Amino acid sequence: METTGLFKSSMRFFSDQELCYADILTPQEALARIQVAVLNFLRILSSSTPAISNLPLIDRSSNNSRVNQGILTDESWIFLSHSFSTRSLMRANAAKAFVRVWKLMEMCSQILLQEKRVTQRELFYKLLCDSPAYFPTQLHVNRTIQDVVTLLRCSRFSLGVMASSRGLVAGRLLLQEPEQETVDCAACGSSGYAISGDLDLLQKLTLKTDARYVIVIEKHAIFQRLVEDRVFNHIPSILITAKGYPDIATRYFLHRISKTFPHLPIFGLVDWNPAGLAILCTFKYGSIGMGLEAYRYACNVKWLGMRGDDVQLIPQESLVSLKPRDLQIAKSLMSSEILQENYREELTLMVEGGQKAELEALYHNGFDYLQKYIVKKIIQFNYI
DNA sequence: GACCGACTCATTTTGAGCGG
DNA sequence: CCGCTCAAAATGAGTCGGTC
Repeated sequence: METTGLFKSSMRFFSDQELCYADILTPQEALARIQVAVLNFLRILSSSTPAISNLPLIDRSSNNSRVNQGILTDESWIFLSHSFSTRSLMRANAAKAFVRVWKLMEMCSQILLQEKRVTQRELFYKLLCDSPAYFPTQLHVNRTIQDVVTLLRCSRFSLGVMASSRGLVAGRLLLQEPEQETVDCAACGSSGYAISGDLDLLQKLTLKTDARYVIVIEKHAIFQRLVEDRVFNHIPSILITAKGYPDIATRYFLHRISKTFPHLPIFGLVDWNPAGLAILCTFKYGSIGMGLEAYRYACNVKWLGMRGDDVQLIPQESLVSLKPRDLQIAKSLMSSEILQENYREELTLMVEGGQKAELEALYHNGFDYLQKYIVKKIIQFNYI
């Protein structure tokens, strides 16, 4: 039907026509889209040849993913093109997914009518109680939400669904919610300031900073260490952690910072293992699974550490050999065409050495070593 | 038999709760 | 107090079964 093979073999730069995206809507607009979907469905009643129509969704598999490589900038991101996959009531296999989409839309319309917001977790419990046969696990709910997002072409947040966020921020940043007191992220203790899952609220925040860098940290423990040491007083910076793979809210927040202060470089501090690089890439390029929402939040993160050169800084015994799972992630990263060349080289180095290391290994040189390490790397422009 | 989609399972991070 | 399990947010690979 579509010449995806041809498309793939000759990479093109994106244009707006190819890019599928999710709109940010008001509750009323989102409701209207659901109603349009229902009306389309009900057209079978007046049809002379009644048949239940399929739901056209944007394909979220890797086949339909495209990589944008900026011509003028060095930014890249992943986005989805217009290939369709369908949820049909006619095929036995897909019937449940078809019903799930409608059940979820019903739930969403109720939420939107009341102008409320729920977390994915709440939605799961509600749906589990209403129709356990269709939503046995949280995963079913999450997938169906993404289905509805691609069907209605609106963001998850527009549907009234929040993600409970795990992200934290600290450092030289002043946040002000409308009609609220200003929050100073340098003064909120070692735990930092929790990034809200309410994207609407994040969008309304007024941001002020005198920082010169943004540092994204993979692990909470490292984040705490740096905040406790008041690193942002020595290095004027904003510290952000997502505690592992970043959720949407944290990515959105980072994206807002990078758009508000485009001159600030963003540095990533991750473990020296394939999963660390994967986390960095999720910040940098977005992910396919999040489909239409992912590209919106990509930002140009530079890889500060740990990298191959840093292995000599840590004791030999803190190196651990790569497990099969690590090699699997490495292979997957390698096969991605988006991975830039110097990242590829680092990854090759990691696989050939067969060993990985955690950021905590730098503590062996003293607890304040991590700070010196970061300063040294930044002033030497030692990042890629 | 090939291919595609749905589902299951594995892995990362952290924190909470429970029992020995 | 330590380890275990579960929960929550992610991502990806493998398998099974139906359709062409």
